[in-house]
Amino acid sequence: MRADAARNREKVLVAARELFAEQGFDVPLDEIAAKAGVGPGTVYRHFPTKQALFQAVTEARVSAMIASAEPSADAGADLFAFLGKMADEATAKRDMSDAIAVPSELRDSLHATLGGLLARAQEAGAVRADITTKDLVALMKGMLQSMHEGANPAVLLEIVLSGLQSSRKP
Amino acid sequence: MRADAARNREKVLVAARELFAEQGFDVPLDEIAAKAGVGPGTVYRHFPTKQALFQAVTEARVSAMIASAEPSADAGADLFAFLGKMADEATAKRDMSDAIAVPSELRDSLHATLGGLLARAQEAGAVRADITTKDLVALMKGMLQSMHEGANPAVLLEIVLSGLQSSRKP
DNA sequence: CAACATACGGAACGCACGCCCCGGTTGGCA
DNA sequence: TGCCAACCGGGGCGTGCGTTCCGTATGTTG
Repeated sequence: MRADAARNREKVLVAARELFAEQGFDVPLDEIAAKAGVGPGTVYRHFPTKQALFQAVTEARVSAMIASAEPSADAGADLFAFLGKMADEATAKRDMSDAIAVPSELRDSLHATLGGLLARAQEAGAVRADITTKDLVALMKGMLQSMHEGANPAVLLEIVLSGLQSSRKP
Repeated sequence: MRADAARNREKVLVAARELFAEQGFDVPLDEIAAKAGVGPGTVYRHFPTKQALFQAVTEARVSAMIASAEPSADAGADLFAFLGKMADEATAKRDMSDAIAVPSELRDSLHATLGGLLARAQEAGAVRADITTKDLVALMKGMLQSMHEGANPAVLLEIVLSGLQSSRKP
């Protein structure tokens, strides 16, 4: 690979990282190219599609988060800690809310991780048994998106966490 | 108003009602026109903008729902019943999930109604005091959208309702 | 330094959608 | 019945975006 090519690839990644974090996946690709100081064509020589660029940007953080989901003695706490981490990330950077939604292998891994944590927490009796992985993913997707619309992230998270645990009071 | 004009207006409303219910606000306006058997121009002679058409379609149901929110002795039950009604509507018709999001006077009334119910429920001690109207609206927006992505609506609603009531178990 | 592959920029394409315009048509009133 | 205003259809405009193409510039190699 030519030296300027590697340099440009890095510039694109830096710009994409910042803009995806600020505005989420919906940021126009031309804007990323402009911020990187290159043409749109250059972006496409390094990343075949916008989603590939998005995945390249989010890969490190999401993978780290998935790796951090190691089972402990308290399966319920494991799940809640993971959801809390997701909420924290999503509060700070808008791209985390999209990482759970934009189609990619990364997203599938994330869903699988959530499913595993959920299953263990349910076996341990820490979470209602009638919740499916789809339910949890949908719930998180909605919650993460809501965090960028003026709602209080901490309160939202608490509501979801407590809702996962108990059934409704009579 | 000419007779054919009134007839076409009605055809547009019928088509819009069905398509908005099926696909939500994002359905292309040309598709609505095609289903109604008229041209796009005809739609715009009766409704100045797509949002106006959406509002005309959802007006009746949303207004009825708002009107049904009369305070009883149990402020908590009032709020929960209202949220349940919203969830039911959103489960059956996709446009209800958008009515809470698409800018319109109707949406503002809906938000105001939610705020009122929330405040009363909080005074009665039936709902955590640290939740704002924005939080509730964001939560509902996320939940309603999630209902069209394969999640179990009833479970989602129960999670939210129980989350609104109690703080997290220690 | 020359020559060539590699990479660049940005104009252009294709598509989708909201919205508008205009030549033709139709309904209602005198 | 004839005329005029109201209305119709649908082609077209403007916009925004992802993606591609190509003439030009640049880094690398012998």
